[in-house]
Amino acid sequence: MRVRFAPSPTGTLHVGSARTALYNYLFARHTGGRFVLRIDDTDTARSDAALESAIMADLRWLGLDWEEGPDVGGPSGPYHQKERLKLYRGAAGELLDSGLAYRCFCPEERLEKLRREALVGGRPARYDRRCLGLAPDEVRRRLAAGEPAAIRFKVPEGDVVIIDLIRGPVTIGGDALSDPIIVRSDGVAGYNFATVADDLAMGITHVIRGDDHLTNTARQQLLFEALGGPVPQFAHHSMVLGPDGGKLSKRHGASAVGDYRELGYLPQAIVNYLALLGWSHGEEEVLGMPRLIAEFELEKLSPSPAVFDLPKLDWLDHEHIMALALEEHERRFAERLPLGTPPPAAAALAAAYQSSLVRYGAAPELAAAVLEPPLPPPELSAALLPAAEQLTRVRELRAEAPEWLTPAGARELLAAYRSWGKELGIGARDLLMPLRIALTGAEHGPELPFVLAALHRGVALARLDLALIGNRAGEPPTTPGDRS
RNA sequence: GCCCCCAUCGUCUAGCGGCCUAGGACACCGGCCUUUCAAGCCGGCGGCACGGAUUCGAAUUCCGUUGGGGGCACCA
Repeated sequence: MRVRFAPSPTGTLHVGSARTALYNYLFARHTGGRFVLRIDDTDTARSDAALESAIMADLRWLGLDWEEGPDVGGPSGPYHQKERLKLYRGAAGELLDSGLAYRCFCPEERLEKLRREALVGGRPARYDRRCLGLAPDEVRRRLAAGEPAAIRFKVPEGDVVIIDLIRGPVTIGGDALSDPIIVRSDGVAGYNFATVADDLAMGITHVIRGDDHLTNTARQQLLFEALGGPVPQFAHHSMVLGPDGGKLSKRHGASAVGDYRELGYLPQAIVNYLALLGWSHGEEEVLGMPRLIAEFELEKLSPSPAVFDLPKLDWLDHEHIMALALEEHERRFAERLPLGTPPPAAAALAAAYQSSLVRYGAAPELAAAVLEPPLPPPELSAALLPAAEQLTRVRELRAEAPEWLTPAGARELLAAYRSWGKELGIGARDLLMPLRIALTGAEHGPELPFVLAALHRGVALARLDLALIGNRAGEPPTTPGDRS
């Protein structure tokens, strides 16, 4: 089994394309076949080397690696189409010689006009084959005169039946297929032809791509046959749609793999989500790459389009975060925090949020709420008024403890504080809520042990003092004090 | 306009003629847990697009309608 993913470096890696790459990858891994990366850069004007490396970086980031490709080489290279132009010219020459292809001198304006007329007349838009009947002599003469000419494939009569592994036989009416241009007038092969010549030369056995290629596949199947090669097996998966039901694109917001990386999603979550989008799985949904490989089958892919649902991606990301080893989670959390965040603080906050974090992109905001909290609003400061005794006690405890507390140490401190409060008959809420407000300026936030562990002793004491000052004055504090 | 593909809860899906009073997951709503918010746990709401046909029996097969998507380039 040999499959390929063939992006054109004219844009970044879209999640829809990433899904195609993933399905090819999973198929190769599941069957023990080979995954080939080929760069379809015959559109020389729009292709960009920087985009090409960005695409490869995104694929690797997702964990999709290839046995053969432009950077790793392989027996079927080169893996850039622009380095394979000679192959295409040779193949086109063969088709020309055998009468399966012909030169076309029609200027684009004429083709454009033809298209418009067909549309208005309610007919399928197809080339009228004006140049098919040109006498060989005339073709030679015009060529010799330097007139630009493209090469068209002469589509044979009759319907084309594609045997699709996902949707069964698909019949494309022959009269819907226009003679495709296989070599442009600038001498560079077009997509449909280069793809077929390469798939043949590279021994591709299964072509897995989006169903937007279905009509291309009809042409390409004919081309495979014309070139005398084996026709690969085809599988056309469905498209990814945006929330509004249209093809997912930039206008829906984040649609590139890189967007999601920057937003702080885990690659394994994206892979998991993309795999699930449009394929039938068992009751289990949180799956890592090994499971996906083990359970992937082309036949299980759904033929119907799937809407990209961000909340479900969020949930999967959350699941994969919880599955991470603590050290890795801490590392990922900490690297999102501002430079200079004290390591004990970063560790405590990471620990605080491993069970509830949705994506790492949220880390800075969550950390800031503890490390650089807002001043409590007047009504919360007022809530501290009756709590002077508690705040004084917890200040004493904190002052006696080390500069940095571990979450476990903080838990012990709080246990001591709570048993003190219990003896005085103070309820848990009256004990802990004033402390939370004094420390974070808010009623909501992570569990208190982590808050205490995230704050240096000096900072914690300063905040408690501030609360006590405001308390004594019966008013919100006027001096902000040390809030670092 | 022409051609192709698709059609089960809001979303992703299970279902491949009787096991379906249609199952699961996300989202949503409620409860529990809890110093708080989350998370977690438990429960609830919610769907076979419509019309014919085949059959003892249809979510499942066939036809049509409607709806959605895609393609119709000297882009890929």
